[in-house]
Amino acid sequence: MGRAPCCAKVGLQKGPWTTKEDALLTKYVQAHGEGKWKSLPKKAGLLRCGKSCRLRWVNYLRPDIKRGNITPDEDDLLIRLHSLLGNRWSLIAGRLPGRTDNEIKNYWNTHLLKKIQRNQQQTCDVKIDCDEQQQQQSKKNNNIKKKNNNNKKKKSDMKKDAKNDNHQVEEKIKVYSPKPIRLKASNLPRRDSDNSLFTFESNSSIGSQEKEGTEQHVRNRTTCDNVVFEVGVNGENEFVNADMLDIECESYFDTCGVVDHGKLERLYDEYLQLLSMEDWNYEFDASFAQSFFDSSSDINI
DNA sequence: AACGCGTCCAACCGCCACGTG
DNA sequence: ACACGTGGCGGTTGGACGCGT
Repeated sequence: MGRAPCCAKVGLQKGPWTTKEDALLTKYVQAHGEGKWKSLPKKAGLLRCGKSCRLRWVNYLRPDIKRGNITPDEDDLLIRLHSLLGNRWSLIAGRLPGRTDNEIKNYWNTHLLKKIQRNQQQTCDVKIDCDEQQQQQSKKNNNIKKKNNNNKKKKSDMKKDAKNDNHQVEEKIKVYSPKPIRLKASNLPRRDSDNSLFTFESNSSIGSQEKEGTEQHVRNRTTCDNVVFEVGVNGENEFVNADMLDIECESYFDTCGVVDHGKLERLYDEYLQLLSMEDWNYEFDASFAQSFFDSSSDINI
């Protein structure tokens, strides 16, 4: 027994959409708005699955979709966002105004993946050359050392060296790699089409807030269950939900809800290391972390 | 012109999270 | 607490298209 289909498929149209179907769908959505996809086909006079209608609208018919090739700027941003977010195409698409998750996903799979693989191959080739040179040099050095320090080195010193080596391994940069998680769209800030600041409704926020109508402009805000960073990007600020950064929010608070500044400082250091990685040239306002500390010290629980 | 092959991308599929009763 | 319906997401597919032979 297979899984029940999402909708009755008998008699439903499949495959490419016709201009007539597009017109019907567009007309209906413009008149009644998005949503209720299940009942939409019937009401709009379409012989399509609701899912199919939604997909067609979201990926093709929506008026705010940007047509044309991905620009070099978008290309660059896409690579950086992917390095931070992984295959969370909807999140990435939310940062690229007018682009859909499907488009981003396709572009990544057909263009950028190959580009990156090529670059990695080149880097790998260069690295292999370097490694060979280093090995040769290392052999030379070892031979010289052997001659100079023949049997001079004590066992205790060797143990000490080994310990130092281990310590160096321990001190390797630790970077949070993205893991696939599902996020509530309503919790995430989304860049408006006019590139204005993000706003979004905050749930159960604790601390000082300034309400402006039904929306709240979130700034330097920290709560137990919803941590939001203000991040400066390309001269403007945007808000990054801690979930997006895979930060376990709760772990930065002790059982009494008091901020653990030691952990926060480590987080800050790790984040700066991530940002200072060679291939990360994002213009980044480091003050966000400081503002995070400032605001977190104001928390009253 | 015909064919084979590779690439691209719109559309589909199945899974999962969330809301609701 | 549970079942069910719905929307949203990411992975995959397959047809259209371009290019080389």
